[in-house]
Amino acid sequence: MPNNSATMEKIVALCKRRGFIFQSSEIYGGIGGFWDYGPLGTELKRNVKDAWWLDMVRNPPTGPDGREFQMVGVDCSIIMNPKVWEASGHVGGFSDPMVDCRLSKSRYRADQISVLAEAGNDDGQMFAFASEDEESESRAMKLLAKYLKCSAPVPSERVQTKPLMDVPTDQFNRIVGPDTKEVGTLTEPREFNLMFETFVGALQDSTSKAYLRPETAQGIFANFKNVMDSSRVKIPFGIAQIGKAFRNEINPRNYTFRSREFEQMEIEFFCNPKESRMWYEFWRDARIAWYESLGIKSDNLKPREQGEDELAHYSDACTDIEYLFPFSEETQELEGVAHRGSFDLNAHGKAAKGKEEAFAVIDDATKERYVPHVIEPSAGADRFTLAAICEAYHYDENRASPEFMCFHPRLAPIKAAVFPLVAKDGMPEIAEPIYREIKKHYPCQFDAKQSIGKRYARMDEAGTPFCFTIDGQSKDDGTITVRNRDDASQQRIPKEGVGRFLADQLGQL
RNA sequence: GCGGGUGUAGCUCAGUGGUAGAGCGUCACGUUGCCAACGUGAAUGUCGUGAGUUCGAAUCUCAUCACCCGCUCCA
Repeated sequence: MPNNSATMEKIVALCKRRGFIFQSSEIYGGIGGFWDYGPLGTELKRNVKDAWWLDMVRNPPTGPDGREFQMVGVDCSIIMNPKVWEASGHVGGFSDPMVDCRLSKSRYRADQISVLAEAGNDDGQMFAFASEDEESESRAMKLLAKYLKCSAPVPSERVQTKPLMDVPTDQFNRIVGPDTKEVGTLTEPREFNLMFETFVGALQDSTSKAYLRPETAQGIFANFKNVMDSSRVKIPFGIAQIGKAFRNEINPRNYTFRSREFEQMEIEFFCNPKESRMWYEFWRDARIAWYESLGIKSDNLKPREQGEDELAHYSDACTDIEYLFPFSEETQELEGVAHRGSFDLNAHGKAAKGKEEAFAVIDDATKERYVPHVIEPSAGADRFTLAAICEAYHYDENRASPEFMCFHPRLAPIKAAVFPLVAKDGMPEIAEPIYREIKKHYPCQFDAKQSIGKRYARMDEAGTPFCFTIDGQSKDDGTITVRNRDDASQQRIPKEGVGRFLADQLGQL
């Protein structure tokens, strides 16, 4: 399919029509950045998470040195002690007040803007400029000189300079913005922290303020010692978690891609610093291979190693695993595999225990003492679910059912359907026991209503890989047909062979 | 956050001031012989929401919400 917004609109319509994804609170006009999964979408996303948990935690890939390693899971609370977010850097670093200019459409950090004004004049105009920018300051000086009807620079004794943050907001209507010539274009400073705030307990004051977690990772770090002490794990090992996280995005967009409430599938893998590069490359490659194993074609999947200028301050290396969604010309991040060094354990060691090395471990063999390095493959469950939907969407106008969803069998919400060709001549009686047997093991549907073509078409839109049809021949020789979703081809198999057929075709679920 | 666009049935949309519509889908009954068949019938609408103008508003005005596009942002 062409990669464009028209394709995306078709996908969105199909998801609504067939019950994959609904807008949250739709009957009340919706709410931006929040989405619900319908019956098919819920099965799909559950399959995504189950596949991840099985392949990464219960049966992880073999390590780079050919040895197996341990993976264990945790399920942490969404609301944590606010000190967690101070230690992690989420509170301090990202609450900068910003001002917008209504005229120039520019946005400035309020603490990086100063104003020039005439000394002693409490009613005159003030001229804003970027504090560290001489050009901007001289521009403001010229405007002040013009305002005072004298030549620039204005004598220093007639000028007062002060930070924008020291100007009361009710006087902002006297300020000329850094890129304008008019007064009153700057908004009052506004906080842009992306964390959702709430209050714990009945009193809503500063001491009860808490945050909905903006990532699941910190719950893992906070429990690092608990897991070490209770689980007999030895480095190298990983702790995994699937759970909701919340970011109060300024501008949610692109369907479910940037939601304010979303689910993460995160691993924090702890290893010896000397081996951390090896493990980083191992997880990067393992995670790419995982997406490919679930049917994401490699030309839509683009790993992108971040440049040094792009890396967060805590990260030694990071690869974004990106996918080419129909809503964008550029690939978008599904997962980040980050080499975080010992940043997180050091930060929590220092904040919670008073010293950076509080979470150091001792290597049994070498007696070496070190704070483990962390490799973090952090995947978005909703993002991959959306990628799986986009990847599955096919349109072929030559088919009776032009739209069909080619989900990988492991991800398909419904694995099989059982249809009597027509609802008479004993066909339903043969079909029903087959259906009852299949549904013990696989999500399966039975349908005897309406024409066979319409039933196939419905299953095509749901992405069901196989349809078993009982026809007139079934009564005579005990065979039924299997219809393949992807090419609409059919073959006959003995009706007793249905379970074996599905086991062979679907493999490990 | 800024600018532009769109909002009418489950989906796609028509409806420019005077009775709320179509196609597809859904459901029921009949029929059925492998790809959204056919016949008959049925259900489904806060016309995104709230104000205003008007004798009368899906239609005009304002506000607001949601979505799409382009910027901005994205620890």
